[in-house]
Amino acid sequence: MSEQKSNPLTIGQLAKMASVSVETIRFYQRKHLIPTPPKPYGSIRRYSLEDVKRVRFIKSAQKLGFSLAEIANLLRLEDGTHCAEAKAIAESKLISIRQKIADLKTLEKILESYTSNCENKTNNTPCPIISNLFNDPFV
Amino acid sequence: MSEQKSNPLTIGQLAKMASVSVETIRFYQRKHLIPTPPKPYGSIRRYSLEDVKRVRFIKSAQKLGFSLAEIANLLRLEDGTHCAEAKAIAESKLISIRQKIADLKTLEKILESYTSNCENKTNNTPCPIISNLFNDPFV
DNA sequence: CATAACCCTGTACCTAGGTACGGAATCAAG
DNA sequence: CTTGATTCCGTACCTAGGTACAGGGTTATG
Repeated sequence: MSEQKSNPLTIGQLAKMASVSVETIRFYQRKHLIPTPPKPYGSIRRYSLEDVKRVRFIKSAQKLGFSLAEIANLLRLEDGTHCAEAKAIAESKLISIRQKIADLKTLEKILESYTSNCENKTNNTPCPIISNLFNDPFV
Repeated sequence: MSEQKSNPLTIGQLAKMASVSVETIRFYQRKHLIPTPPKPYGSIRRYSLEDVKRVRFIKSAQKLGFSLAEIANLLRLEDGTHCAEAKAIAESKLISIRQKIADLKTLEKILESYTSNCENKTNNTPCPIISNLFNDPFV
């Protein structure tokens, strides 16, 4: 009969508060990204506001480009006492983000040059985009 | 007994010349990205140098960020007479590339600010990266 | 107490872009 | 003619990040 004030939420309420689906909660449990609270005999599992924060953490980190595997590593640092490790993870992510930006800029330049050749194209010459790709200048 | 000069290659030679695996050739055939030449009775399929160019085209376009579905559309324009359509496909890809660059730059700024807060962190304060993510400033 | 709404567990399915494999047929070399 | 390498065909498997059931049990509402 003692009140369980610390774990008041059903999985549906947790999902709604964290703006994900119930299935996503269960998926994260299977991946050990969030704990699976004990199930009282003949009853259902209950969740806390800490769990809501944890799911939101996952969604925030995903928006920053972290994979679930990387997020699992960050969550192991949850107590905040391993700042150097967290920083190392964030900085390697920063490096890969910068690399992606550079790669995309290269692609942008190539595509720009292909499409601009369409302008000075005269009638009955082949399409520069297609012929550039077929003639394979950057493999 | 007429010579089949136009289709001299086995699938293994095609794969090697296009720098992909035999399995990848078959996968592209299943996806109708490249044709499956007829199989002479009791013999094996033969491929041409045109097929090599076509596979290389696919690989080049992939490096430019096109999906196989988009590449299938480009390949339908292979004769080079549909320049306007090819240009439209390339330009919409250019727009999505620019959007990705912008998104990544936003992430870069956020991550930079998180990691730089680690510098001015005093002992026994929680890690700014973790606490920023837990406190969810950009959901 | 009836009934709807929700929860639990396990499993299957989805996209994208392939990779891997088993068993039979064919080809190339000696 | 034998042996080893390729080819063929169908099917299964892989990663990532979920989504979608089916067939139960539980809970909340009137």
